[in-house]
Amino acid sequence: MNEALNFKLEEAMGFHVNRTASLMTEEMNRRIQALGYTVSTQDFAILFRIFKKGSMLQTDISRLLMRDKTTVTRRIDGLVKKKYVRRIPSPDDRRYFLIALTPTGQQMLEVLIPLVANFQKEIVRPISSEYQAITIQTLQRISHLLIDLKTTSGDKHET
Amino acid sequence: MNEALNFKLEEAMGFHVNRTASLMTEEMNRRIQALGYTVSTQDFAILFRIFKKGSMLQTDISRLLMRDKTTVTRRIDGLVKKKYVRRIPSPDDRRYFLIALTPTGQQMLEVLIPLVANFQKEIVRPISSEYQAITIQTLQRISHLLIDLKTTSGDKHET
DNA sequence: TACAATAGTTGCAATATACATCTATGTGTT
DNA sequence: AACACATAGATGTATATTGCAACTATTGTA
Repeated sequence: MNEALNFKLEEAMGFHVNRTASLMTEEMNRRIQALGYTVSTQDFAILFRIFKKGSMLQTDISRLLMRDKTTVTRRIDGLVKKKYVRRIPSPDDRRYFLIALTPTGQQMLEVLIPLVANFQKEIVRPISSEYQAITIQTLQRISHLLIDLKTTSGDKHET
Repeated sequence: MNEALNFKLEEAMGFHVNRTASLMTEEMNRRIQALGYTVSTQDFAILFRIFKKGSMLQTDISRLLMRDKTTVTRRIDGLVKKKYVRRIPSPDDRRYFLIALTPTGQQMLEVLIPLVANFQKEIVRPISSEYQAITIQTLQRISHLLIDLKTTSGDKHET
C-alpha cells in the first residue's frame, strides 16, 4: 500500500493553521459584535489599512488583501452604506476614488483597534516571545512559498 | 492618544494565521481540482476522518470539525450526491446513519490523501523540524485558548 | 404514558468570494 | 487627432460556506 495513507491530520501544519484561523475569526467577530459594530474581520482589515494610510485606492486594497477587485468594490459599498468610509473622487484622474474614513469610521476604529490589539496580545500571552517570533516567521515563510507557487503558474498578477 | 493605535497588522499573529490559512486552502483546492475532483478542502476533512474511522455519525463529524450539524448534513448531502459516501441506516437505533465511503470515494481518497500529504510536506520543507514543531505547538495552544473562551461564555456544547 | 433527549433535516438568511463583462477615463504612439 | 491599449471601478451572476430556528422521527426515562 501507499505509505502516504498513514497521513495524520493532527500532525499537518495546514490542519492547525486552518483551525486556528477559523477560531480566531469567530472570536474576533463575536467581540466586535459585542460592541455593537456591524463590521467583519475582513472589513476591519480594510478599514485598518485606510486608517494607517489616511486614504487608499480600491486597487491598492485589493492588492494588499489579495482579493479580487470586485470583492473590494462590494466591501467598500457596504462600508459606505454604513457610513464608515466615503469615496472621494480624485480631481486629476477621474477613474479612481480615494477611500477615506468618515468621522464615524474614525471613531469606530479608535475603539476597534485597541480591541483587536488587545485580543492579539491576549491569545499569545501564554506563549514565549521567542516562540511567537518563530511561529510568525514560519507562517511568513509558508505564505511566501504559496504566493510564489501562485504567481509562478498561470497568473495575471503584477506585484 | 491611545498607544494601542500603534498596532501593526504585520506583527499580529492573527494576520499571519489568516493569510496563511487562506493561501493554503486556495492552493489545496487548486490541486484537488487539477486532478478533476470536485471536493473542497472542507469535504476532504470530512472524508479523511471517515476514511480513518471506517464510518462515522454526522454528529461526530460535526463535533470534530466544530461545525453546526446542519452544515455537516448539507456537506454529506453533497458527498452523497457525488457518490463519494453513503448513509447506512443503523438497525438498532433508527435515528442515525453511519456515513461510509463508497468504492468511488475510497478510490478518490487513495489519490487525495497522498496529494494532501505531499502538499503538507512541501510547504514545510524549507522549515527546520524544530521550528515546525514549535509552530504547531503554538497554534495548538492558541486554539485551545480560543476553544476555552468559547465554551466558557454562553454556550450549548458538551465534550 | 408523558416528557426530555438525541440524530438528523429543512427553511431561511448572511457572509464571502470571484469570473466575465461593462463603462469611463487616461496614456502612448504614430 | 486617432487609434490601440491600459487602468479604476461597477454590475450581473454564480458559487461556497456557514448557522439559527424550527421541524420530524426516534429513543430513553420518570
